[in-house]
Amino acid sequence: MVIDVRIDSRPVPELDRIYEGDSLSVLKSLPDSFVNLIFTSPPYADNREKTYKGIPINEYVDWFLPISSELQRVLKEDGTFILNIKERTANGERQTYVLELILEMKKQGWLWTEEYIWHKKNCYPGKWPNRFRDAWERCLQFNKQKQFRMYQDAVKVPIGDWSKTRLAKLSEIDKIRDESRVGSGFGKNVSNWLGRRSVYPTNVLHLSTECSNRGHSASFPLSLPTWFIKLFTVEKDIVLDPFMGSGTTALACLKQNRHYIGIEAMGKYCELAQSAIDDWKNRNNGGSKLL
Amino acid sequence: MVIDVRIDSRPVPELDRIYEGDSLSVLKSLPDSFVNLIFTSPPYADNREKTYKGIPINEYVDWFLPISSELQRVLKEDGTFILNIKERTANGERQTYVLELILEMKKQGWLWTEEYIWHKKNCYPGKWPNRFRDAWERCLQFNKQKQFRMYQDAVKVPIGDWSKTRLAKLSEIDKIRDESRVGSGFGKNVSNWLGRRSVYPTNVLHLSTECSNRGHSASFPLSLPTWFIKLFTVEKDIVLDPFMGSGTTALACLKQNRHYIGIEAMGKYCELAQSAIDDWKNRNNGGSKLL
DNA sequence: GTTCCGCATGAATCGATAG
DNA sequence: ACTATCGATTCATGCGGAA
Repeated sequence: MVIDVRIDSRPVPELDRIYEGDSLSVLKSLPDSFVNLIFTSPPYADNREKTYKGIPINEYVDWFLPISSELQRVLKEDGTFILNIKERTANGERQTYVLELILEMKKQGWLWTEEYIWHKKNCYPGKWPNRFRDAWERCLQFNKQKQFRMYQDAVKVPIGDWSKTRLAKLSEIDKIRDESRVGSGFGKNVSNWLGRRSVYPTNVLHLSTECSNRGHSASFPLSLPTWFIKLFTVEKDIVLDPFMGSGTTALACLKQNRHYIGIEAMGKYCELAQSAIDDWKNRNNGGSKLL
Repeated sequence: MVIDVRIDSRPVPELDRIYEGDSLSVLKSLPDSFVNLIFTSPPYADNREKTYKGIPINEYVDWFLPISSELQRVLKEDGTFILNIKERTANGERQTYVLELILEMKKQGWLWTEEYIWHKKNCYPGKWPNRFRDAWERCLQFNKQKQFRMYQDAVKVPIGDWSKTRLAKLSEIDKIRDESRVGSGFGKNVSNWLGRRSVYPTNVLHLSTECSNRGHSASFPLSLPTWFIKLFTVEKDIVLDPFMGSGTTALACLKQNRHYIGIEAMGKYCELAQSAIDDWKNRNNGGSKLL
């Protein structure tokens, strides 16, 4: 006989779904300790006012803390929370709300385990008299306890100088292309490196932003959540993104055979994400079966 | 007739010298507003209390603030302070003293202008169950005012390989099109790139750590201070490093024809730095003259 | 079915202008 | 004085359609 010993009475929600609504409200309906990984990129302060409601800089920390508190509750004890964020400039200075957020989240009981750097190889162009182009974002890792699950072998990379420079880029492309043909085996290039020794990566990720000319603009490339999903979960695990946006995290979960729960406030984005998900499903499982 | 209008009576010290002594004490002997650039990598916080490099973690901010206050005083109004630092892990967590330091230095009146990432391409090897190798450090830029000197052209980098193919043959549209009528308000004129050999860098620096076979281990490669020296000073300007260590900043100044002032507490390191400087001088100016 | 090549797009930021 | 909007600047990439 299996007994559910969770005191919390809130039921585990339907998986692989996007829930439309305010992030904090939806989070409060979720049960304790059932999510393996949280990956999200919340609306940045005072940004994208035309799509999301911009959070004023001086209110950002107070706005986020109730959410991070709920995230802490729903995350499993050995789970991980990855927060992709970068502070903008204002008045010629970098703003400090992210720093303050880290300090406040520690007071909530989070452990600030690591800070990964996402190096955006194709960052936004432009020239200013007092600064260069911003080519990196923070991926902050938070945990509930010192012992957490981590599957380092899942993200090993090929060794050698050639991989660091020229072929590092190709590898990402080949991985993505390989994922798109389900079970079709590895391509030529991929099998080339499989014969070689592989090493563990560092805490600096070199990924390009995607520039698809469709209507939806993903704020991060598919490979970003994919990397963390591989690193911190195994198949059938549950991944939560409380700010789903155009659904990139959900898509990464589908392709990696993980369960996802998405939350998104704007119906427009929910539909966009769902259609991207449906597209992928049709092209793969459903599509091939119909033929 | 030239009148020195500085109220401060402390004289400008002899340039191109390393001053042995406690950093705070030596700084207090320096006059106001005479340094163009401060570049330093202070001793990191550590739990080991015995070593010179061991400022206890919980005392680090209080230890540094009097120093940063003096640095603010000796820096010219349009000068820049670059602080190379990275927080250690302790007890499985990233420590927060660097974040706290930024917030406290802002209270002192510093502007936190930018955070550059030094990506260490060949970072220290190793493997741990709960984290990957740390391949980056912060280079925090602080200024006294929004207007500061910056010589961006001095650090331009070769244009990416994309230009070789992309610009090989321009279409008619490339020559004509100027404005993109998409909502982004971002236009381009590809023909602008014709003949362009170099572009401005980003705020991510890709530098390898040097593996010198001399006895001392520099905490950063020569190319790190060199990059910032080129960016924020011109020839004959004065660069200060209040934690000189093995003298890398001084060497960078010599090679770039800038004046340096170094401060170093340990006599052993002063000698090491001085001998490195003398070696270089002998190999270049002095050496060739002697022949 | 591959490879090649054109090209729209970007979590940007500053300074000027307008309200 | 202080805030909101707008134009100018600029680089590398993934994607889609052509060869």
